[in-house]
Amino acid sequence: MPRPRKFVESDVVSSAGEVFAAHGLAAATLDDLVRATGLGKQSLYNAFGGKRELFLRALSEDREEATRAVSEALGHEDASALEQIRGHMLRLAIELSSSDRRVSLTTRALVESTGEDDPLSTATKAGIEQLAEVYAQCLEHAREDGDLPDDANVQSLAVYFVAVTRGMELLGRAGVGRAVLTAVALDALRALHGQRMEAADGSPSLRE
Amino acid sequence: MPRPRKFVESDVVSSAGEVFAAHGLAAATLDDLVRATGLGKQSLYNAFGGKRELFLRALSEDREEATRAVSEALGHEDASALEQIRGHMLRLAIELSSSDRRVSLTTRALVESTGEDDPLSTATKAGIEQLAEVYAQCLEHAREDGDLPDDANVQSLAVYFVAVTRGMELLGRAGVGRAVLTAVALDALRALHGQRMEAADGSPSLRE
DNA sequence: TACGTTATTGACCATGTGGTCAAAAACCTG
DNA sequence: CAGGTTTTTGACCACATGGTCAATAACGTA
Repeated sequence: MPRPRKFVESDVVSSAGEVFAAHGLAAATLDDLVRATGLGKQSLYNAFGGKRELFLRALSEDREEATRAVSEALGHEDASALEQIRGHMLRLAIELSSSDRRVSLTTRALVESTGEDDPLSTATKAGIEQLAEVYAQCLEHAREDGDLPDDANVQSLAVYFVAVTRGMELLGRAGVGRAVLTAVALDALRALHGQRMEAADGSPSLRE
Repeated sequence: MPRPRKFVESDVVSSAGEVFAAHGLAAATLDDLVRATGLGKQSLYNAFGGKRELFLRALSEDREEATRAVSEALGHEDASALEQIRGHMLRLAIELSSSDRRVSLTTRALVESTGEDDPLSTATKAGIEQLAEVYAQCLEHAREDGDLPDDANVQSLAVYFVAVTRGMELLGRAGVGRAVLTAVALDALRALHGQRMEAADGSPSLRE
């Protein structure tokens, strides 16, 4: 018997995500969100709870989507794991050198989070771990294929790839062009080929 | 004959930089700056012109300082260029995994800039190029030393290092610990070696 | 010591913000 | 068609913000 909603929640979150990606959490005004999503302030409010909550939702969706995308890009069976990661990086280089002003919500959350216990921070941390896990799986396959040294530290390499891709994102935003970014991606991939150096102290693991 | 200023401009810029590094441009309130710098709003205003201008000043100083620091770290004559870059990266890993909530002003400017022609954006671009140039010089030395393949693309490798360090910065902020970040730094360095060189030495300056 | 110049101070302001409220509208069921 | 429930709407608000103003203080000079 209640009046049904006129909107689809995921659409709203997605539109909001666009706004946040373009402006950031703080700089995105509630009015921007209202305009982008099409529904009124109050509707937004009682459906999500506020700007921050909405951002968290968008962040969560963005993270899922990103993970899925990478996972998919690395999951094809028609090429070796190593080739896939290579293709993935090269594609990313092109994508990130495009001129739109988007910044991934994860990066935004990271930068705009106010403290270690900020929900933004914890969500981001989780996202990074999740992403690293995807890379790790692919790298593990590569190792099993013999394309990586047996003693390669798949975990740290996975985190390394997260770092590199974040850095490339920033560089892309700074206006570094497609050619350079592609070269950077290729440089980054060369880290896979060498012999494993001695491990740093302790056994690196993402959670600490 | 005019009344002299009671403050030193560079001190003010430096204090302001602290605030900006901790909160960002948008989130740093004028009041924060007043509190941190010690002088009044109006003094701030007619000495610098406004929050944005002050940020630009701080950004510029930060960039200079960062470039100088890296340049210095890479400029010692008592070790090979390759060893220096290695030490630099390892030190950076430790520094960036510290728990303070600082984010380099360059990254902040990058993320908070609103458009391609935003002063923030252009200043940042310049800063990145400058930093890359420092890396490039060091890498060139390494190449001359025979520690890098003759056909190594020093320019793109330099940009690669900028990307990696930015990524490490973000990861550090995300709470990735010292051990993992150090491992990432070592992974990153392997891009230099390709499959030819393995390091024979231990890892210097792991703790400092 | 008085003057001119500039720095400083603290009150002040317009504006845009995230968030709230109460009334009206829309829907499903009975 | 009526009742109950929830959404929608648009006006409203308290407040913090960046920025400004006019008065005052401090200094070097003549």
